[in-house]
Amino acid sequence: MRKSFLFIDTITNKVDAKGRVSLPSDYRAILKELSTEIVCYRSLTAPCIEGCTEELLDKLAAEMENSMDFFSQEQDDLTNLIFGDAKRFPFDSTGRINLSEKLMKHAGITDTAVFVGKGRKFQIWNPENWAKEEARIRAEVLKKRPVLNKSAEAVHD
Amino acid sequence: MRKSFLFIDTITNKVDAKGRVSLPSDYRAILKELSTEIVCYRSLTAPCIEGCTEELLDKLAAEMENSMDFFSQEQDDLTNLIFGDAKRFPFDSTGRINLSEKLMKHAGITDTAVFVGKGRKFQIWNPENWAKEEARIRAEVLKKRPVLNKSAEAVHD
DNA sequence: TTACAGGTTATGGTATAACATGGGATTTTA
DNA sequence: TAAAATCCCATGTTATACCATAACCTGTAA
Repeated sequence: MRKSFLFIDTITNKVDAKGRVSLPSDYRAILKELSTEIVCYRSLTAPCIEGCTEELLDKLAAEMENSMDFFSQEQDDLTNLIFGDAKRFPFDSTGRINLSEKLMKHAGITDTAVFVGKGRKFQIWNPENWAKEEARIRAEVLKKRPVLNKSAEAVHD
Repeated sequence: MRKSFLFIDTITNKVDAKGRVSLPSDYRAILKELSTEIVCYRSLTAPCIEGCTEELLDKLAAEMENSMDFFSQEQDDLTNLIFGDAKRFPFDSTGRINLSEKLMKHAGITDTAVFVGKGRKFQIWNPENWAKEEARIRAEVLKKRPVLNKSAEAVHD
């Protein structure tokens, strides 16, 4: 039986001249029994790197394989985009991975990386970009709050 | 021992005068326990070579015989085209395969080959053609993003 | 609260192994 | 018998594994 796991918390680590970063120890602890590597790719929607287990990608591959849509153009495009961009990043006994040039450039990361937990996935950001993004998200939530309160009142009436 | 069998990442390798190319080591690692050869054929829809394990073709054949009318006549023909075109390419101890003239010509490959992971399959492209294709796909997929299926969104959110 | 000790994690540097690639020898095929 | 495919060895380059030290965090006791 597979135990569930979550990437949570936000951790800032340094990136050295070779592009090495320590994966947060909490993240490693989660993977310890599963593997010693994670999969990373460029986010489609944000200037950041996304990471997940290979298991998650494999699930996607299995679904596509079984969809009988062997010759669909749309599926073809999608698989190219996802699997072509993803790459395995093994980490050694000290827990570091080697970020590629492509990923660092996409996220604007030079000497510092911020790891942000997202449940089954996590993201890696440039510190300034993450600060802005977090502020944006918080503002977004606040804007919607009055609406949420209204529905709450409806419940209490 | 690896549990999943995913071709991922994009790797560029040189093709020497004899038509030899190194299969990316990650791709070889996947096959290590299964075999020392890969199956390649001309893509039906794009100017590139497609590669996969013989196992995948076998699965396709099994699906055809078990669900006679699941595939349309057209897809049936397409599948037969693939079987007719496919050929086994063994790789030696250094991990190289010998691309055939037919395949190289179809993909416009001369001295450089780009391997693009597609999950259970991969593609081999001429570098310039792949650059164009990747740009096209990114634009296309972003346009259709709201329509993407659930599993894809689970990976790319 | 402060200071300290012990264990864990992060980071810098270096030795080692793996890989891609070129060249040539040997075998197979037409 | 020539041409082509396969195999084997050598080498430069790059990425990986390993070790050492520094920073950090946690708990305990003054």
